[in-house]
Amino acid sequence: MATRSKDNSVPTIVDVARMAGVSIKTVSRVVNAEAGVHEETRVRVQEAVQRLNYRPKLSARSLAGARSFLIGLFYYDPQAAYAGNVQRGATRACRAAGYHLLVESLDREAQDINDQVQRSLVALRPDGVILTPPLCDNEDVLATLAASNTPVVRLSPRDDRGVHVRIDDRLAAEELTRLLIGLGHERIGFLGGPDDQIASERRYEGFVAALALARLKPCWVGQGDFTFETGVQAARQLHQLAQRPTAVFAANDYMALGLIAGAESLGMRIPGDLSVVGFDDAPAATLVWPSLTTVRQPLEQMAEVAVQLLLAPPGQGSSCVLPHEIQVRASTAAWHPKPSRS
Amino acid sequence: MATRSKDNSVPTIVDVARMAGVSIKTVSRVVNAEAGVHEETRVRVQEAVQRLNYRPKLSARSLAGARSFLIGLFYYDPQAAYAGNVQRGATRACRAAGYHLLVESLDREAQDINDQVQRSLVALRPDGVILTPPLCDNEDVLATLAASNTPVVRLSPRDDRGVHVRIDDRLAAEELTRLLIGLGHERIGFLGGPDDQIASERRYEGFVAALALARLKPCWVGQGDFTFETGVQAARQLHQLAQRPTAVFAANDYMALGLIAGAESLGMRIPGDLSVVGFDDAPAATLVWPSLTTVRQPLEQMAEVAVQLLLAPPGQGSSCVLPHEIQVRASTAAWHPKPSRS
DNA sequence: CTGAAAGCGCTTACAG
DNA sequence: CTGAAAGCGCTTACAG
Repeated sequence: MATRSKDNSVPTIVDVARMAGVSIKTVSRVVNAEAGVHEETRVRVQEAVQRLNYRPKLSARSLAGARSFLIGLFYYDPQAAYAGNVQRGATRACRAAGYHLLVESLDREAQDINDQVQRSLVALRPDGVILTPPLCDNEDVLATLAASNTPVVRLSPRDDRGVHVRIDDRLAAEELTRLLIGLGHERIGFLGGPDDQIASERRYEGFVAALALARLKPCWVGQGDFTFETGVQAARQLHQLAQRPTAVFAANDYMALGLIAGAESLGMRIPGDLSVVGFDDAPAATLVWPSLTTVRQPLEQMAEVAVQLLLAPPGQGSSCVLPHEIQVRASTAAWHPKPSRS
Repeated sequence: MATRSKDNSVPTIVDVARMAGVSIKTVSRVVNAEAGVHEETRVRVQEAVQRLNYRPKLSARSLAGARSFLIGLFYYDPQAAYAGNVQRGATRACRAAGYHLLVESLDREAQDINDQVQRSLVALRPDGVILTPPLCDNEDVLATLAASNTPVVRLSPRDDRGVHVRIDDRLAAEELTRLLIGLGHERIGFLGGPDDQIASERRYEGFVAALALARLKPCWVGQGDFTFETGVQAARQLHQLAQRPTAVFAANDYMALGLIAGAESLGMRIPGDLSVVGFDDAPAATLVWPSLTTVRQPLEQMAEVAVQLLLAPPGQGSSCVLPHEIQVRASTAAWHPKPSRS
């Protein structure tokens, strides 16, 4: 009954060509949307493709041609808060372009990270690779990728070399700080991240800039390492201060959550005694009470853009700064609310 | 200087054969660890492989042979708490076996989930697919996979058909409940998940069984949908009870976290007034105060086992129940502690 | 606008 | 234990 050549196997380009009465080369042209095919012919081929439910086999395309139709997403930690969103956006963009996403979690502790990267590159020849922080700042990996001539897009990298997608951390921090100032806070502290994370530094710059505009200065500056635990420790430090800040800007959400947990366990009320803001909008930000006021990076969209930059004709793809979103939630409140004038 | 055939391109099997002075067939045998190669020959070939840093190209292997060296990991939500761990375990096992992991996030809302699956299957021909809940319970997807003859392993599926990897939910719930009983609780409630999640049902069975052994009965049973919000709602219900439970078993972590947040916002102290336990050990379980007592599934290991079952010779791979771990943390405390007898 | 031939880099089936 | 030949399903480069 079926018009397929042999038994019930998956149809190939030959089956389509036969059904449409053309050569396989013409089928190839239609499938790849190349110009210069007579309209009638194109339609006839497309019908055959439909009827047979034909889909070109990736391994054959990739062996014969210059493209693998594979995009690699490499990172250290698939558990990181951003991983899920990035993956979802990348998958969507890949699907739209007829590509597939290859995910490689690298073992951060392993000595042979570069080897792992190289192995993937040689075996799979992805047409492009997306790198997330902090992997995107690993010089060895960057060099390996460059040596193999694989296009790379970095997400929120430390520096501005090459093609990358990011938000404006400095500006976002400025806005978030202005939010606190607008709530009436004047004694505002900052809990920074590790020295080698430029994001933390940029956020600090924005923080200080916003304060300066209001003729304010940081009333306390602590340093953590982006973990929940260092947030808890910071709460203890704050608790011992003679003059405590009324609000604290933590450079990421995990530290902000630790700060909240630590402060509450020491008897401080959030946001009554202390307003807290974070950065990243981690999933946990809405799984706690009070929920965390923070900044959301449009990670899904960033990943989509990354794929598009990778697939754009060479030279077309430049870097991209995407807009962030301030998420105002329950961990911030007004300080010394003034009566309205009316 | 280099012994490579032409220019600086990536070495192929031909280059290795030439250098080792054998046929490409012999190189193939060595690379695939087939038996029946003279020891000397094998060594010679291996040296050539090393020297050239040769790695077989996946697309060629997969076009010529019966294997694609690709394992697919399919799911709806890459943001789900388990996703990161599963991915990490699967990647590790794939790497160890010379395979690569292909990740497909399916759009849950889309009408064409099956189409998405089919597209991946036809284009990439993975040698096996891992399905996580709730995708692993989608009958359409299961049928598509079966029709294409792709081996499947399901992680924590609803029913026991086919090959799967799980923990013993019932037993874990029993142990967790015994923990509460051991702390002196006698009025213990249960907050269940959606009706169609068999995991919730199994956990309830274990809960009831443990109570029965202690001649106790559930003092309250609520129903949520596994989200934070329904946990918050449950807290309100509890708060209005004339006789409140002193401990609640929530069928997953998100509801437990909502319960904690809701209860605290209503003035109850956790664990002083109410002990709370969850299930899953979501990342957020340790990002709150009090941190959540819960059950950990060895997700990473489960995913590793899943890959191994997929790659095992047909017939070899049966299903597997892995041991869970009770994580005792700060959301549980003794009730009416009795003085020790000594 | 269309097609015949060669070839991508491997594995399969067969022969010795 | 080893190898020569054919072929997987496409794309490339070329011809008309």
